[in-house]
Amino acid sequence: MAMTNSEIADLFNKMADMLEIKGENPFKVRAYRNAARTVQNLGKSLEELVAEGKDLTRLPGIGKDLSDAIHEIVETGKFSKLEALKKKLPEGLDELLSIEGLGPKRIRQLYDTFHITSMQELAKVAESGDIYKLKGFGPTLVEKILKGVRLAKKAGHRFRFDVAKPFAEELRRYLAGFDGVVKVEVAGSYRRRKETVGDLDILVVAENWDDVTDWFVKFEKVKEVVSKGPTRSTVILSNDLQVDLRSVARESYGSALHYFTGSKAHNIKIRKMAVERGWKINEYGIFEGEKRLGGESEEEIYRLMGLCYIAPELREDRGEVEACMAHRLPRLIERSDIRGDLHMHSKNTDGHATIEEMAEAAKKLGYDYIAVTDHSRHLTVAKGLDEKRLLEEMEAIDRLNEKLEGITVLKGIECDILEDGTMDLPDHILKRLDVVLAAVHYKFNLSKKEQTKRVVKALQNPHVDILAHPTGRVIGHRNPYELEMGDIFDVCKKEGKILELNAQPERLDLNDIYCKTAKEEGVKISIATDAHDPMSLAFMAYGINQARRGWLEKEDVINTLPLEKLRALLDR
DNA sequence: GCCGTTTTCGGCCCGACTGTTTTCAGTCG
Repeated sequence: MAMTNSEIADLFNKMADMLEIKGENPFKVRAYRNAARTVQNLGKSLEELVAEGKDLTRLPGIGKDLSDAIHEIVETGKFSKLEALKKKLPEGLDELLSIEGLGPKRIRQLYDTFHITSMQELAKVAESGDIYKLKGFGPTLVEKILKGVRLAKKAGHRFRFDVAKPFAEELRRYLAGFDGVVKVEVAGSYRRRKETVGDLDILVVAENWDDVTDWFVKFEKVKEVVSKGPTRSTVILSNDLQVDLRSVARESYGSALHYFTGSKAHNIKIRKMAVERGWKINEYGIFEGEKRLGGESEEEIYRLMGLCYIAPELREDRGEVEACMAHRLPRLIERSDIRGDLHMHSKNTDGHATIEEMAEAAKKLGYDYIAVTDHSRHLTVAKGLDEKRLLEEMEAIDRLNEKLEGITVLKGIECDILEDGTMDLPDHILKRLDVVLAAVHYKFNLSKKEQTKRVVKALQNPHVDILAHPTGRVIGHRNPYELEMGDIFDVCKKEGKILELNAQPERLDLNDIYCKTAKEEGVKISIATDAHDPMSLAFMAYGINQARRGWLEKEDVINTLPLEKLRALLDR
């Protein structure tokens, strides 16, 4: 049975949950969680690493035992230590951990006393009042637990970055405009530009916290005020997005910002380094004993630690601290590096604007070129182009280019990869285009072997330049199709093919981890919007966010090149 | 369960808040 890295990480996290409820050594629990994180952050599948006979104990947080466990999981699909544990403690207990106010100790109490193993059983005992027999369970806690059970369905729901963004920006303006507010910043995963955010963490420096928090809870989109305290207030917005507002002292602003930006793993890394020096870092500052060394700005914290400033997008403990110490931190790509957009559609298929309108809009963004890449015939729902219509479009683009000034339209196609890996349009026409994207749009559920073979074959076609939205995932809606990414990187490297980072906020495909792997493997990226109207050309910003999280620099991305160099690159 | 320029044992990030207690355990971020 094939196991993906995510599934293996899930098993380790589940193991950690169960061990925690069992009351095991908390550091053992942490070891499993660390291992889960390592596995999740890996750019290559463990299945492949095992097949290649790689020494897994070289991976951070993986020792002899966990290496053996990974081998077992990959080879048999089973994790015997977890199976054994499930015999002692029923499965389902770990689910209860998702309820706010319930941790391992209380779950254990509930299980030992009432044999509770599910949300329903928990609700029953709570409603009957029997739950009060347990030490430490009072009315407020029980109310919270009941609420948690009701919310459990929604638990774990994360908001796409683009969905959270307007709320974050509006709140930032709303608070910044209030008298007495000195500084406002949205921290957390939002600041790290993660593709989804769980909630918004907003920090304020203000002279009059009480007034600020009064103003905060009056924000028009607040649906519910969860708490309102002397340092922190929490509200739920109309779309169920939770927002925490925290009061920060001016001298602690940097350390608080660093702390609340995270990630947790990055923070732990930095704190450990501080401990090695006999220092301590917390959200109030950086200290040597009682003596305060600093904390007013993030730059100061990094400087005191002997590090350069690390951009929030990199703070995931994926090697950024080590890279910084080796002076090999990337100079991350910026929106202003982008010279063109190589994936978009026109009215001729499923777009909503003419090619000329798209070109004019791109010109306003400061681009030198775009590629119009309408769909090919197989995608009938999108009115995909057959050979004849594509030739017409190509001629129309030639005529348009004679008229346009300051921008060039490249002739392209987003050509379907058929089930057998051949292209939806014949070579003789693909050959005449400036840029050919290959894309999977159906048969998502082939086996990993078949799907990989299909895509590899498409990439071996000499006329194909770029693999569009390489994994096919749609955030919160559709999982990536089964693909051995190691093979995809290999063929791209060998054939000089390019992987797209599709900037649609619900795609962001490649993801950050694969972007980083691509860079390490020497595979180039095209950041492209897949825009279907002029407005959507602005999605480039989301692509840039993801690219930065994937450590990409200007040199790694082909659409930072001037037109002539891009043409030379594509004209193999 | 991992890790090691103090390396095979003994550490492992840090503090606040909450609800419950009467000095603190558990949970959370």
